[in-house]
Amino acid sequence: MAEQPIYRRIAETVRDQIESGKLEPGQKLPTETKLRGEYDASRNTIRDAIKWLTSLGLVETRPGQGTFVVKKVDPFITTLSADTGTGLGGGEGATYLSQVSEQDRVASSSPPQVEMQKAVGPVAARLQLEEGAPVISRHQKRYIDNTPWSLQTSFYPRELAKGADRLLEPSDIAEGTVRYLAETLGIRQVGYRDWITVRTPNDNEAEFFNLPEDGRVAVYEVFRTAYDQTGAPMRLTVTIFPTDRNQFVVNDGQVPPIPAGRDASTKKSLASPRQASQTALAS
Amino acid sequence: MAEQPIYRRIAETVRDQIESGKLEPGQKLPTETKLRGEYDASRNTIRDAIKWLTSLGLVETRPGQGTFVVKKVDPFITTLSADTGTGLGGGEGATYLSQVSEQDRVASSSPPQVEMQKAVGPVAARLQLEEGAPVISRHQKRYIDNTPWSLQTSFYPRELAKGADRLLEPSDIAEGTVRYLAETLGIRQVGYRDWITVRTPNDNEAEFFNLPEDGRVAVYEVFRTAYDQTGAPMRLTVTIFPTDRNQFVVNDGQVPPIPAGRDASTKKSLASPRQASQTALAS
DNA sequence: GCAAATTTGTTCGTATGTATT
DNA sequence: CAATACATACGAACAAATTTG
Repeated sequence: MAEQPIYRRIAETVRDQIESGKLEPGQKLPTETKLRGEYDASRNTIRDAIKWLTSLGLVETRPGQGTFVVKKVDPFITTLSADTGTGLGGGEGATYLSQVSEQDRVASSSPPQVEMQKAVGPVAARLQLEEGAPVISRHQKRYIDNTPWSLQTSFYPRELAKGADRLLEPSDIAEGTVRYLAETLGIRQVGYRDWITVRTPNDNEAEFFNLPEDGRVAVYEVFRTAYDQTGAPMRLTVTIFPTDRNQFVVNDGQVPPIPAGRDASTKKSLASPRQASQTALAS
Repeated sequence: MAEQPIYRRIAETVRDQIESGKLEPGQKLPTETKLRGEYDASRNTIRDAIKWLTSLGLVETRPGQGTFVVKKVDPFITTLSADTGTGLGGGEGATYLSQVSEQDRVASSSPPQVEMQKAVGPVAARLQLEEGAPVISRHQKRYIDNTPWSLQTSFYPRELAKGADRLLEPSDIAEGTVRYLAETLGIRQVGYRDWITVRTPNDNEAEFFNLPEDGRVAVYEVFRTAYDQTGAPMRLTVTIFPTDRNQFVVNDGQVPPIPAGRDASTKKSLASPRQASQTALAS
């Protein structure tokens, strides 16, 4: 008992069983009572071991049912750099839909929820507006294969609605807001900057994405600030992606395409580096 | 007791104190015994409350000392897209160093640790080599302001060492490997693809970065595959960054520069969206 | 430099509540 | 409704890390 706590040793044993494949994803672990017998430990100690594995993201417990080895989901890959063909920003509008279908998946999304809000904090700073300046907010929930996948909110300075009033309509703008703004107001998007961070989800996000309440699974928060020909920010899009089902790709210069299709074996081994990758030993 | 568990209500109360600033970052919480008096709960219940806050990343406990409100570190921002001036890839070599000093910080790194390895899994797939093909691995530990900041390993097909033997030397290649390979072998890097994922750290990583053992703080794993003029992958660089101190930026098209300097107030509000950002309410 | 006091960590036991089958 | 399985809550004792005197 001097070496390592009992609960950690139990956790290690179970972990090995999971990583060796003896316990498969989705499979149910023995009940607490059974484990208690197996390891000759008290129930609380068994629970500590399971809690440890839970915090490592290896198992999840469901009240009344049992503890299960977590299934890893097939990640969706969003290309952030602009499409070399269309020049359109990655992960948005038509580009988004084509990226999804390229990966043999089905995308859907809620109709945009449009609100007038006051810009605060990061929103105001990024749009270079005064704190409290009015902005148009267009919010959408997105699903892939009927699973909640991302939450996206775009903010536009209120002024834009004067000449481009369809921004206020709670329905999709088929040709995309970028082209719409170019055609109506002559405001052309000439570039954008994506800012990627990771943080724990808030309550809304945890609920929508079905994430554990305790913040074990983090979310990406991607801020895309788009600039017009005058160099002024014309739009800020904030997208939330759970880290357990999303990955990003950035292309620069000439690069070969990514093999398409969910079952392309090449892609699979590229996209799922779940286990430690081949790096030199630290220390 | 029907409403919400006691330990959660206690956690909520403390959380409010933290978020309202009543408890400041770095400050010590009352001891378990004191809290036990304050909330009239058993020590185990108090501990459950603290455990909850820990898993949310709000506090950390130090044996023999107490529980403390976590200090948020000033994040470092890595630009992944190529530098518009030099055309060099973001976050590498000279570009990396200049990015660090632009943010008023001091970068240092260990001498490269060079090894011959066999390519397995993701490494083989990305370099388009057979499983087990020999590769040169160059590994470096990087620090910013003397804090461990990232772990980087580059893999090169073994063939490259034939004409470019300095790849095998355990010392920095001052002019950068990209230029070195171009000058010696005529292999020019014409583009790269970054693949960004997030996962729990392994033991080595947790130790090097001083992360809690339980995997609460995730790491980014960024795979950069660089391609030469023939379209073949010439290099794979895998970099590990803790998510609690790293953010990424991707630029596309014409975008204004990011305000420089660690104390630039604009940058601060851009880079630290710790609290929930202004998105429409979910549900 | 050491011993005592403080503080969190681990482990047991027990009882009761809640969710699911 | 009963049985099963996990969740919450209390109490108690000892161990380990750290600070204090």
